[in-house]
Amino acid sequence: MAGKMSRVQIGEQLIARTTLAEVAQAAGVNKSTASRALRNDPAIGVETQQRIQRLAAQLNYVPNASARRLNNAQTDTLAIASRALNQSTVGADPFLVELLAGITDEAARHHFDVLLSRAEEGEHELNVYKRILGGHHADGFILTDLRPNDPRLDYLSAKRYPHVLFGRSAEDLRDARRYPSPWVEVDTRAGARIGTEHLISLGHKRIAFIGGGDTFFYERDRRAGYLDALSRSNLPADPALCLPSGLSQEDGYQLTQQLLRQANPPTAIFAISDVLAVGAMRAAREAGKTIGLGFAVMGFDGIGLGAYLTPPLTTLRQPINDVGRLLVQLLIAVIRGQPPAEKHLLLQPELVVRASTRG
Amino acid sequence: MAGKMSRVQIGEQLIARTTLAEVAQAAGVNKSTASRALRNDPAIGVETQQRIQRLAAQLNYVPNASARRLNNAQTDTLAIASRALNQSTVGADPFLVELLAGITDEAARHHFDVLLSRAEEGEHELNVYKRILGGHHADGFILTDLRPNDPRLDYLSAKRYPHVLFGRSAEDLRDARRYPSPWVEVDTRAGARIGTEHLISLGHKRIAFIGGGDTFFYERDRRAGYLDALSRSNLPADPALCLPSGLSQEDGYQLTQQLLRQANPPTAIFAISDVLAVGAMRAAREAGKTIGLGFAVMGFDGIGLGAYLTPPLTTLRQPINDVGRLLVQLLIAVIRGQPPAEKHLLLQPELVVRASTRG
DNA sequence: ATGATTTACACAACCGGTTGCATATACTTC
DNA sequence: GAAGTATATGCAACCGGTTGTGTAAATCAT
Repeated sequence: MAGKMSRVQIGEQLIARTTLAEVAQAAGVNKSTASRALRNDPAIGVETQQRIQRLAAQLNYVPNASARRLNNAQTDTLAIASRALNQSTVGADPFLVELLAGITDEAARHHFDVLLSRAEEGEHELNVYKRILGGHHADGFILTDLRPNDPRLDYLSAKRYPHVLFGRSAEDLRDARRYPSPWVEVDTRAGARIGTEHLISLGHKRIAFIGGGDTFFYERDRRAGYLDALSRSNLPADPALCLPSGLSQEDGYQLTQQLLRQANPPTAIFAISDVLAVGAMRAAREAGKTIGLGFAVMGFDGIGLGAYLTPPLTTLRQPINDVGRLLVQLLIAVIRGQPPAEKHLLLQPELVVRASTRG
Repeated sequence: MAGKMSRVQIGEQLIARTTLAEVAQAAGVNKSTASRALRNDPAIGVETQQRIQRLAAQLNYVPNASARRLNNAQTDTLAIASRALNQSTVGADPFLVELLAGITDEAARHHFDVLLSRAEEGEHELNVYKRILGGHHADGFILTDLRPNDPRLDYLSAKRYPHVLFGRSAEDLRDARRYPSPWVEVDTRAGARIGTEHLISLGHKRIAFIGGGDTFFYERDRRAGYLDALSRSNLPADPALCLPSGLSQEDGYQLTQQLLRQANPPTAIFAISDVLAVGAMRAAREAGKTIGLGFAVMGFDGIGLGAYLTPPLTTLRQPINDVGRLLVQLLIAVIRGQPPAEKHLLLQPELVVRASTRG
C-alpha cells in the first residue's frame, strides 16, 4: 500500500517528493522514529537506524526545509543585500563577487543558505530587512557599506536581529560599547594613509583624492586617511584636489578630466576604489599623461583585474575573501548564541605597488 | 490578556515576533478570519478587514515564511549556483555581478527571494540541486555555463524541477524538442563570427583565439564562430593560433605570451571573454605591441570596465541585464505553470568597436 | 411570520517535520 | 519469579500559517 504522497503542483508537472511519513511507512515505523533515526538519535536501535537510513536514501528522501524550519524557528539561512547590484546608482563592482565568493563558500561549509538581494534606497530601504528577518526568511543579515546613523543598523539593533557589519567607520570601531554589533573591518583609513604616503615617498606634492562622497563610512575614512598622510608630511591639503563624486568608472573618469584641467593640476591620483582608478587612468592618459612616469594613479580594493591593467595598478588589497569568511563565521556564531570573545576583527589592507606608481 | 507569543531564542536575545494568532486575538477574531482579512478575502466584512489590517501593522506583523510555504508547497524563491564564485578555478568574474543585478532586481519585482551558492564541481556537483530543490529551499533553478551532457540538466529534467538555462550550445538550441527546457541565450557563435569578421575587415590575417577550453558550450561556440568567420573569408585556421586555456586573466596573459613567442605570431587576438582580453592586452604590451596600432585585441561580454581600459576594449556586449530579467520571468512562469508560448529567447550580442581594434 | 438565501465569521484539519511523554518489551537484580 | 531499570518505539501535540466546511445572524422572498 502506498504511503501518503506529497504532490506538488509545479508548472504542468506533478512533482512528487518523498516525505518522512512515506519513509516511516516503508520501514514500518512511526514518523517520530524515522525522524530520530535520520538524525542518529541514540534512542533508536542501531539496526533500525540503518534500515531507515538506507530506505530514505533509496527513496531519495530530502527533508522539507519549511517544515523543519517551522518548529526549529531557525532557517539556517543568512542574507546580504548590496547596493552594488543596483545598476542605476553604482554599476556592477567586481569587488562584490569576491566578497560573495568568500561568503557563499563559508556558508556552504556550515550548511547555510545565502539569500541575495539588491539594497533598495530611500524610503523603502528597510523593507527588505523587515521582510527577510521579520518573516523568517533568514536568521541574520550581513550589512555592508554602512553610513553614519545608518537606519538599517538602528533597525536591526532595536529588533535584536542577528547581524554583522562590514564597512563601519574606523572611529566608531573603537567604541565597542556604543556599537556592540559584531563586525569585520579592514582598516581603510590606515590603508588610505599608507597609500598616500607611498605617493608622497615618490616625491608627489600635489596628490588628488577622488571618489569620496560623504555618504558611506568608507568614503569618509579613506579621505580621512589621505588627509592624515598629508598632515603628517606637512603637505597642504588643497580642497581643489579632494573633490567628491560618485562611485562608478565614469565618475572617476570625469572627475580626473576635471582635475587635470585645473591651473595647478595634481601629479598623482589616489582613487577611492580600483573601479574609479580605472576611469582615472583613462582620463589621465587621454590628457597626455604617462601613468607611472611622472604621473601616478592608485586605487583601493585589489580587484583581480588590477594586476593586468596598463600599467598594472597600485592598490591597497583588502583581504576580501577572508572578510567574507569571517563575517559568516561571526554571524553564525551570533545566530547560535555563541558569540566569540572577540566580536570585532580589524584586518589590515596590503599595499601592492605596481607600475602605475613608479616614478 | 496577552496572546500567545512566538519567542525565538536567537543568540542571547529573546526575539519576539508577532504571530497571526496574536493579531487575531487582539482583534477578537479567529485565526482564519485574520488570515483572510490580511489577504483581502471578500468573505470578510470590510470594517473587520480594515481593523485587522490596522492592528497587524501596529503590531509589526510579518507572516512567517516557513509556515506559509509549508502548505503552499511553494517557496517563492529561486536559486542560482555559479562557478564564478569558485575562486580556485575561475576567479571572480565581474560578469556575474551584472547577471545577478538583473536577476535580483527582477526577482524582487515578483516578490521572489534569490538563493545564491557556489557551484561545486566533480563528484558532489549535484548535491546543491538535490538539497535546494528536493528540500523545498527554492522552487526553481537558474542554470548557467552548461556543458555537453550536463548532468545537472539531466537531473533537473528527470526530476521535472523547474529550471531555465543560460549558456547552451547554439546548435542544441535549434532542437527544441530534444531540449524542452526554457532558455535565454545570446547568440554567442554568431557574435564570435562577427567579432572575428571585424578583425578580418581591419586586414588581419593571423588572428588568434584564446581561452577556449572544451568544457562549456560557450567555449565551443565562440571558437566555432571564430572558425566560421575564417572559413567564410577563406582564411586558413592555424591550430597554433587557437590554443585552449583556462578562463582567468592570468590564463589570457600566459597564453598570449606564448602566442607572441611563436615564429609566426598573430597580429590580432580574440579573447573568449573580456577578463581574458585584459590579460592578453598586458602580455601584448609587454611584448612591445601597440594595441590598436598594428596589433588588435578584442574580448567578449562587455563588462563595464572594458570601456575604460587602455586602450578601450573592443568587445561583444551581451545584454546581460536583460538576460537576467528574462531568465527570472521565464522561470517564474514555469514555476507558476504558465510557461509562455515562446520558451526560447535568442538575443544578439552587440559589436562595440573601441580603440583596441583600430588599425 | 416563515422558509430560503446570503453574509460573516468560527472550527478544525492540514502542510511535514520535531519532540515530550507514555508504553511495551527486554534485561537486571535479589 | 517479582520488582526495578534500561531500551526501543509509538502517540500526539506543536510550529504558524491556509483552507474546506459548518453555522449563526442578517437579509430576502413569499
